[in-house]
Amino acid sequence: MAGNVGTPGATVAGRVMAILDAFDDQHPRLPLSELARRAGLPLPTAHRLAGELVRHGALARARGDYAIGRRLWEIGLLAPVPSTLREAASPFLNDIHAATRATVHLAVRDGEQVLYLERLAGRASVPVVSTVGSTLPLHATGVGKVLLAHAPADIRRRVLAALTRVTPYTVTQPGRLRAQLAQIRLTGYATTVEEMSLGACSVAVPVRREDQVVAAIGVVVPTLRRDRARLTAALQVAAQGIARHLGA
Amino acid sequence: MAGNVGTPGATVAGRVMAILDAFDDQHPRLPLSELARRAGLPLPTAHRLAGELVRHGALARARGDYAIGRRLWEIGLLAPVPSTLREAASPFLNDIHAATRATVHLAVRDGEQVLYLERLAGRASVPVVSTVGSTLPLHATGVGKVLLAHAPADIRRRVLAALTRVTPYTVTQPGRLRAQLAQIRLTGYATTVEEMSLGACSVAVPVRREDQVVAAIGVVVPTLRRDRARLTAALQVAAQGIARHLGA
DNA sequence: CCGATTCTTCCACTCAGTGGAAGAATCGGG
DNA sequence: CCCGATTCTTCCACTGAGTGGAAGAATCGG
Repeated sequence: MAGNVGTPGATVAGRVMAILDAFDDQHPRLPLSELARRAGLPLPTAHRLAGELVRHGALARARGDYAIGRRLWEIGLLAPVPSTLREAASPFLNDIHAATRATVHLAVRDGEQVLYLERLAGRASVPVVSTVGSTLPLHATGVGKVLLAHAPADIRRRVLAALTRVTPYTVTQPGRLRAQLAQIRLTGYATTVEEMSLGACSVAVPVRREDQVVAAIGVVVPTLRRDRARLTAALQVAAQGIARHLGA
Repeated sequence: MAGNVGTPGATVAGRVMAILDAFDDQHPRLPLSELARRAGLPLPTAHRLAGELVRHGALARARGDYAIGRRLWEIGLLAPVPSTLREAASPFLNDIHAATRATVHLAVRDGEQVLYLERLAGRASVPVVSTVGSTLPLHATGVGKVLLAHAPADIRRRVLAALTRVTPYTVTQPGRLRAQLAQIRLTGYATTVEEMSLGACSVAVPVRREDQVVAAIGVVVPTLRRDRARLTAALQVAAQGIARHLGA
């Protein structure tokens, strides 16, 4: 189409996605120059495509800065996997949250990472780094360990071959983590102790559906010393409730 | 670019948005023919563009059906207005939910409709039709009345000129609603009694920031007879907490 | 006020994109 | 199992939607 394409073979759809990909948690708002730079597009191209996305509501522009628009927020909510799981889980996560006042998570495995679908923030000052839509390592989080324990063997093999340290307490010896995963499959719950953040411990359990682990739920607390059994029991009841809702 | 464009002047970005717009709550999954039909595109065009969106993760395809992909879910979460409000409000909405076990809403005005940003589902069997991301009429919902009471005069004028009946109890006389809106500005809260759904009543209050009403929060209950004052007080405390969080 | 930076518009040129047609694949009823 | 109906995939001649450097307008901040 164009007489002077800087990147032959690039498509308009690809450029549109490059624009949308320019935004992230650290950059929710971008001026035009920065948007073009991050999208890898010449200024006039970014200007024209962003303008069209604004007209469709996919982007919004206020005081010179572009941001993701309401229309994309609405479209994103239509993604079936996050919305089905969140809808089924929400009442149970609220119950756990009401009972514990702790941060509560709903997560799924995404390749070799854990993806957070829902997070109810705790009031206690426990450091929690997860945000909805973000991913964290499988081996260093409670929900992640549950999902890893029930992952296909090739996924476990790859994760166990590349264990990175997050805190001094992160388990990075493959043998030790493998033993933990076997234990998780046996007992039905996972724990972490300051492995993802200092000062934060967690318990998590699987949500099963037809012999598959489709998600994990967990809580993050300052210490597991007193409440581990109680938290585990509450999470297991909630997980069963979620599974029933999913079966409907 | 193309030799035989069916819709001269149409852009690729526009076609991409037409594909994304083809999905809605009733149609979260679509086979290719249906996607093309709903997007108003010829089959090969829809096939090619959808395939490219799948490669970018914006769409997903499973067993022949397309759906909104995880990448768009993540991008949608970056929309600042919904995420800022939801993040600020979440602890307070959780508190209200824990205390009342009722459906709790966070909403903003979107033109002449109320847009639901967050909904914590109640356990009581009270009929609630809102879903996150959806819009409902301003005049028939608690949060809607609050937002309408504090809307610009031209918005109020337009809404009051077109009041549709949702249940037999919906207020459709402009004079009567105008009086209610004045009362809401005076007392600081709105109520509905079976105006949106039979069997559902609601209370709602504004969330203010710098003399502006930026959102409304509310609860939906089976009856207001006993708890109206208590619910209103709890909502007002929560609204003030949210406003403080927004100011940070 | 002025230099720096960002944003907007222009437009010659062309190749990314077009969709009808045809055939492959799938589905479901008999 | 067969066959008609329907959906999906691929092809490709043709062209106009899209391109980005350049230039000028607008904005910003010292």
